[in-house]
Amino acid sequence: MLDDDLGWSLGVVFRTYVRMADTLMSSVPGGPRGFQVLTAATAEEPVGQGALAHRLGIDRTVMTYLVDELEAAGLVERRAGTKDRRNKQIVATGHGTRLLADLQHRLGKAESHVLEPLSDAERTRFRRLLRKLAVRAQDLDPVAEACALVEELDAAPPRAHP
Amino acid sequence: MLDDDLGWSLGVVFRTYVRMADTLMSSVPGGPRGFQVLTAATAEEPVGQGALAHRLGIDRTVMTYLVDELEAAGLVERRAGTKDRRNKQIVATGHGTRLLADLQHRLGKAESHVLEPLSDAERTRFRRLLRKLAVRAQDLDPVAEACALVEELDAAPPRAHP
DNA sequence: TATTGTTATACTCTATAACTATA
DNA sequence: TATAGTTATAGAGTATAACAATA
Repeated sequence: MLDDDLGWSLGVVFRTYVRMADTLMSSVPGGPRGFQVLTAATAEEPVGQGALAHRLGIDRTVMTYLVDELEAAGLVERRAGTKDRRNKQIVATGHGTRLLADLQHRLGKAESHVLEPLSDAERTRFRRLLRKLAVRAQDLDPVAEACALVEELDAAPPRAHP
Repeated sequence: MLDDDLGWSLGVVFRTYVRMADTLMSSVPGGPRGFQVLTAATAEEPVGQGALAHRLGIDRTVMTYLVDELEAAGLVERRAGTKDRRNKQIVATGHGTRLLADLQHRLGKAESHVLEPLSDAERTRFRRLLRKLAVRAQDLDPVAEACALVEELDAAPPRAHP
């Protein structure tokens, strides 16, 4: 039964959430990634473009285009760092900050919508279990794990008559 | 706190699983999508290329390239339909069937690995809750839902002094 | 004429490499 | 010389459009 497949269930729920989020964020230049940059731009400690790109897992050349768009829309500003003028820090404008608050509110609504089939008690339980998995998954190197798995199975393949 | 964000948790867990799966399936031409086609190719009811492309949500022209690769690797065959010779059905070869069984076994292992932080009872509960969400999510049109959300919020925006 | 699959072309997104400016 | 960011170019992946075969 397909419904029992973890990957399938995860995929359906995740994609539904992502598509809702994408739609909500279609007004932001650069979409979901523009949103992430905007979020980082409101942090207390402003961070340079390169470091930010690394943290979000995107190329630094892509970050240039992304910030170009956000700046053109008046959502963020580039400020040359005081210590190192090469290092450009991304900070949100008032307009950017307000838009971000609005988007976060909408995302919360989308989240509730996805969790709607569950009762309050179930939602709490689900969040707890999922967080437990996420915390561990974060520290995992999926590629390395998968390679280990392959070697382990190659040593004892699942055949009827080896 | 970031850990409380549903989207973040879902994303971390899903991406970890997907990356493990991708690595496991790197030996299949076309990667994860090649795997999906191969899976469909072992179904009792063989299905035409176009219908299959639609079901997997990929373009029919892409499907042509995908099947080309799988056929070149000797995993599937194209058979002209008996009733309509335009309709080419994709069926797995013996080699393809064996490879698929192997991959499914490995995916099961990867799945257990992701769920490792949970006890047996917790795993069961998690699967049950997730499936409940997935079943509902499947019947949802995320874009339409998001649009409805936007209109609803635009009517009563989250401002201190409206 | 309509439909299934193929081929050729164009487009989008992303990465690589060369360039400018600061250090 | 080395680093942060920018710009130009090339590459992979995907979609659009014209095509051939069958209905």
